[in-house]
Amino acid sequence: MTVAAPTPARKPSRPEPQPAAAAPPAVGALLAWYDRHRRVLPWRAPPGARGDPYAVWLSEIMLQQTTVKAVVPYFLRFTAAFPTVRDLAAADLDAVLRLWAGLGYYARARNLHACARAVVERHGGVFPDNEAALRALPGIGDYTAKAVAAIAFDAPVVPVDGNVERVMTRLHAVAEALPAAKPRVKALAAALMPAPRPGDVAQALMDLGATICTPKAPACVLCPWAEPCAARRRGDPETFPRKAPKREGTLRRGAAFVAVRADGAVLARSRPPSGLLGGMTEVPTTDWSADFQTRTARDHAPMLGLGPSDWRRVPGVVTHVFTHFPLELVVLVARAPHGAEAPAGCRWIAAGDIAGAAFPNVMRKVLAHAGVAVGPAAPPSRPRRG
DNA sequence: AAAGCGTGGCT
DNA sequence: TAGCCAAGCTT
Repeated sequence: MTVAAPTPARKPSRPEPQPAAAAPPAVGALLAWYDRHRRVLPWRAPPGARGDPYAVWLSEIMLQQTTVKAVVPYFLRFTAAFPTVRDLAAADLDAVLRLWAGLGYYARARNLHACARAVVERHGGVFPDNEAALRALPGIGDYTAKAVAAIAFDAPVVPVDGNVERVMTRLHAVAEALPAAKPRVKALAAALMPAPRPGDVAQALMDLGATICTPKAPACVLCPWAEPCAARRRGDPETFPRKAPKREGTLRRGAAFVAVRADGAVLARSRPPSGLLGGMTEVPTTDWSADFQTRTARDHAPMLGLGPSDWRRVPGVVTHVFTHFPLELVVLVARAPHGAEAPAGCRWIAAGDIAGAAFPNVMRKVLAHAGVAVGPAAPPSRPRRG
């Protein structure tokens, strides 16, 4: 069965995608599969119903570049704390950041907050029902606008995320590499419409990509689209999508200063409102650079009425890998006396408030390395009794 | 328009 | 294990 089936001859003279050339893959088969195998998710409406726009939007923002498993507990905490978009809009940004801490890509949390306020101010607290108006909101790009429009309002659009890219590039054996192939893939996806139940088509594509058409070892025997799939016919579905190579970042180093007051409070400050970890809380650190010299670290320590020799270097380093560079931090610890005053731009965070503060995970690693008790950013839901 | 932007899970 | 990779957006 491993006939090296040639793909349909490519015509160099016509670089055009082939939208409706072949009979469109049977959306009916996809929906039938979805009706039997759809995942049950906290933000998902029961069969036959539309998703609640607020829940759909919140989940879509959280799910950007983030796994379902990681999102679920955050989603439950957010909806408990902010049952409606008006509640979220009325909250302080810092309260939102504290709840988001640990989930990553913190610009999402800032935009989430701004978006909630925009929905209240521009739309009276009701999410707009069309892609264009959604697209104009903070943090909502092409994908999310289409996803909310389709899932919450049954708009006849097909959101293209990583799952859909994988499904469509395999279905059509798209030879071109991403991201250059994005326009072609979007056109192929758009050609699925018009079809019944656009919201379910969108969710079905994502479920298919997440559970059957997986990056490695796709379960083609279980796939409702095995028949029309060009990549499966070729015998190498796992080689799609093709991807352009990405370059890796260079290692940066720095030092972090953990000052612990006699009552257990820790010295902290807020990062600038935008950029890396924007708006999140951190302990004082040096700049992070490729040529950082550990020997000079103490020169950057906050004074607090202490001398350089009061800072003790904790053996070892804290390592953390961001999307675009790896980071290595040495940690220095000092004990500050009871009345010690926070330097300008810094503040003390009481021992009991550390777990709930807006410390990103890299800072939690630093605190833990320094011997400060700090829970995970996202405490897993309590273990079930029994 | 290419680069910046987190984190955890999986193989 | 050490890469990949996950329901992308912004500038």
